[in-house]
Amino acid sequence: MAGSDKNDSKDMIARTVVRNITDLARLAGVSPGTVSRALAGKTLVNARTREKIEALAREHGFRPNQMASGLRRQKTGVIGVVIPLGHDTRQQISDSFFMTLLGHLADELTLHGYDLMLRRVVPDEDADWLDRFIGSGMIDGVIVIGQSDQFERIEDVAEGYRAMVVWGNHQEGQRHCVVGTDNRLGGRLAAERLIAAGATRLAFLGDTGPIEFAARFAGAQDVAARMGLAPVLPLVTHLSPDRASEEIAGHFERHGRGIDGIFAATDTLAALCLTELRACGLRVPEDVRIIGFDDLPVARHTVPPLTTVRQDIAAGAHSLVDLLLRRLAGEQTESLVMPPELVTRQTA
Amino acid sequence: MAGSDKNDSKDMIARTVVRNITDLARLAGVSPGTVSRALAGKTLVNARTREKIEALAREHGFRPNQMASGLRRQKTGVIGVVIPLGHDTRQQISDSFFMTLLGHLADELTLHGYDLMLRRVVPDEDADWLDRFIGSGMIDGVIVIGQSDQFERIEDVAEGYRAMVVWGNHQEGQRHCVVGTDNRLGGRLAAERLIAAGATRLAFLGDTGPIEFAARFAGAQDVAARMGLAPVLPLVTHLSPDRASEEIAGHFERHGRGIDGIFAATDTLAALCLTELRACGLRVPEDVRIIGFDDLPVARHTVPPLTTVRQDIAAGAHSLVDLLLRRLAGEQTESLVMPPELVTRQTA
DNA sequence: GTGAAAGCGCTAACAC
DNA sequence: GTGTTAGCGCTTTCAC
Repeated sequence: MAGSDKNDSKDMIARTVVRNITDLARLAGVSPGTVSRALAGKTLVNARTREKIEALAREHGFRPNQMASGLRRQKTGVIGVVIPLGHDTRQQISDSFFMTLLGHLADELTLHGYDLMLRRVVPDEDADWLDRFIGSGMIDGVIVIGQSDQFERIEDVAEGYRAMVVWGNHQEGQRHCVVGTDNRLGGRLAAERLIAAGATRLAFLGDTGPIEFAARFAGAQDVAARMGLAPVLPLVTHLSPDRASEEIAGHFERHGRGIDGIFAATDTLAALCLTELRACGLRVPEDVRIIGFDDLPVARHTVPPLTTVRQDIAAGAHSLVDLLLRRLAGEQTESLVMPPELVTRQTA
Repeated sequence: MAGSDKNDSKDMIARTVVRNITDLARLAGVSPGTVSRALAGKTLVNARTREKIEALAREHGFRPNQMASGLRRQKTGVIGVVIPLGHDTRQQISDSFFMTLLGHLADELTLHGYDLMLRRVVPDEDADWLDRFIGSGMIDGVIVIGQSDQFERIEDVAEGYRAMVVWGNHQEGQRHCVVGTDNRLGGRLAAERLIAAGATRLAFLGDTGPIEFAARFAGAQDVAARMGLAPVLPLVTHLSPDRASEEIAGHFERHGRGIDGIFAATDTLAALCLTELRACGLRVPEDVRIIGFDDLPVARHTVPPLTTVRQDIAAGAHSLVDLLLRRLAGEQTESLVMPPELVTRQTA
């Protein structure tokens, strides 16, 4: 319809394909700047002009290129989420905990108009993982899920880069802004509950390497010492279900009868443990008490239902995003340590 | 150290901060083009020049801006992964299935040098979800996880956009390239197993709306009809654990004794169902047989362990990425329908 | 093997 | 309220 004669005839054919703001501007008979303003929803555009431009954009399914826009505005509208995998390379991302957190993060970020770029990294193979991500120019900020064994590296980066928030454990006097549960307190709650349920010989099931887990273990140890019990026995396992099951079985063979209270580093491990315990003919909670950590959905559906220490993952995700956005806005922010909560079900 | 006198004195202070390729070029005493070539690993650079540039880049922690590079090269190195949420808005991303798939996708994409941009969308609120993502200019291709109730929209888009692969159900003659399990066959396997285990009055637990689930239901229906049994009774629930539990309880109140074989749309639902069944005092598998779908980790840890229909999620992720990359390379690709596998444990 | 120069598509001064 | 213009940081011909 709008076929005018102002255009060069060689343009006639290509005219319907709108590749950029300039094409659209030509169609609308305005300048690229105006199209940009109209599509960005700025006020400084005549209502009729805007309508016309919007109609044209819709008609041609045109959307401004985010890369170009990002380059020009020096912001991308993307937040990076990075999951460092420690020694226990595989599988961790399948862990229900990470995934639940990620789901909530996706929601929160979307709510604020940000996209989420996900990266799994293996720090052992790529010492530069964090700088690389930050320096890529693809993200406006980064959320690190779990400190793994990278506390120091994160500290280093935090010194020169403000747009970062970390899910993990809080250390006295640390530089990086962290959101997480008070793991040590959680460990105390767990041990106290095991003892209250009649246990006297405690064990900690899981990897004590990651700092979060080390804190949980330490918390349990606090209580054992205070109560005059033997030290909590660390039963080291990997985190992936396949290897963990075997390892748990091995531990029971060696220490089986010497343990009557198990604090598992995560619910996943606790659930596995429950299965192994049953296989050994041990009754829960009569012979052995067991308590998990996280309060994942699985905890409600083990048999018997799992007593556990709850972390509020949704609240954590909310806070991570909230703090990050504030930092993006230039605010100074404190770390947030959330209280864990004992959820008493039937295993302890 | 390297303080030379060739530079304008006004540059002396700012010299150490390297913001872009041009800064680095100045430091190295070469042109921006050469730096670009060196850092991109092209062959056409003198070895010594390259080393010098790389050393300088390392020293200053410089990395080329991906947005600028992407804009210029018209490719981003990012693959979009989008999860359309149907009516059952909340929670689905927390579902272990999606999350497992996502984990594998992240691995596969990383392996091929791509980043992953994750987006959850609610098609009901944003009819334009797919075009918007594709048109954003931020991604080189898109993987859609689950067709939800958006089969038609995906078909429409597939007509004009090649760089898309979808996880879901395959329909005769469809246009979009899909990877998924033969859901109907899976449904048949499930029903056959329930019947072989002694069930005669079958029910399907879950939402029959999503096309994948509808196919599973249809498969079960096929078998019921063939065997001359009453039609499979659909027990409709939401997918989120919280609501599902209640709904399941409600169904049992109404139909409790009239059902002796349950095919649950997912393992998650099956696990919930098991708990409810126990609460009702029904024995599994003596009174009621039950079978799930997916073979998620949870299936091994329910009590009794869950019989289920296995989908190979890792293989699926691998194929999704493989097919997408081929399409990116201009290849024509067929859909891939993978065979489900019955995993017999103790609930049927 | 390297430099110069022209953009990728967009936005934000700055004019008018 | 709108047009013009100068880049954002990079890659890639095209010369030499």
